[in-house]
Amino acid sequence: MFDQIIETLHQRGFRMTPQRLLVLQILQDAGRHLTPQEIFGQTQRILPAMTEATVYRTLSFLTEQGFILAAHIGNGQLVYEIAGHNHHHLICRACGATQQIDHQFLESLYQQFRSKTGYQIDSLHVTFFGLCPDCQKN
Amino acid sequence: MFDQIIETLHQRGFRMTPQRLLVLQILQDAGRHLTPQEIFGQTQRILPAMTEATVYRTLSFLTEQGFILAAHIGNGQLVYEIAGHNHHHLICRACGATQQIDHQFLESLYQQFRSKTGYQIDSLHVTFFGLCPDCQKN
DNA sequence: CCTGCTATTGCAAGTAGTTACAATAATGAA
DNA sequence: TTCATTATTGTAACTACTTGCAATAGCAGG
Repeated sequence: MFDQIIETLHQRGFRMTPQRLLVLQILQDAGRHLTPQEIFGQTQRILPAMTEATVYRTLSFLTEQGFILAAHIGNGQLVYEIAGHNHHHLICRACGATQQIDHQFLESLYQQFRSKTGYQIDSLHVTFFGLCPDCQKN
Repeated sequence: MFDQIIETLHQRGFRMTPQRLLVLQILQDAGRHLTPQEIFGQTQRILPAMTEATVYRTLSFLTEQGFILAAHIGNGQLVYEIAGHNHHHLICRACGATQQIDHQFLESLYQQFRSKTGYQIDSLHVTFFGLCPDCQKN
């Protein structure tokens, strides 16, 4: 299932462990973004000995390696999901409604950004906050 | 100094306290964004009895009321600054270099965003992460 | 200038996330 | 398959931030 990831890890001098595999499987099965707490909760059914510290370290590690994506949501908490979906979120700060953002559209905006500032903006997974059309009527 | 803020607070049914005034003064004097820890440290010289809990509650409160702005920076920590500056940050995730972003430019981008999705993006204070020109040469 | 209402504070305990360190175990080589 | 190396884990203590609650103190009204 994650043979490609395992091979990439080894090439980079890192190891695959039951804990890392489990976190990947949980995120894969969920098919949506999860909080560290949700992930920790799920690990306990399979690997009861696994600790929260390991969950956090594993999530940081897998994010650095590019296998999963981290995104800020609402309160400032981080959520994680399997990389490769490449979609973005637009969250209404009033009602909480979320909408997916077209990747192509965002890319075109960032291209303008780059030509102006020289910076290449991270666009793997971005979350915007604003007011949705309904809530603008207040 | 903060007469306008005090009056607005009273109109909304809230109170001005030495603690809130102190936090406002610290942010005003600093002229840059500060972390909750930095702010707490400064309060101790003036109001030693003031607690961290009060600092955090005060920062949340003043942000809700629109008198100060909160921004995510680097690690996911929040920093705060007096509202009204209306500038934005662009942070290189590799070397940490920061650059100010022209508000007008950002507005024009968000205008495109709005016409596409209908959402009005929050733009009071935004922080972008990416790679600066130098670090792109890796 | 008092007085009462209640927003706000300090306190202390709780939650989320991080980190140093010694023990463990995944991997490459013999 | 066995062994040595060292990346990774669990433990426990620590930092950042939050929250319930009783005591305090702004401030509107008399």
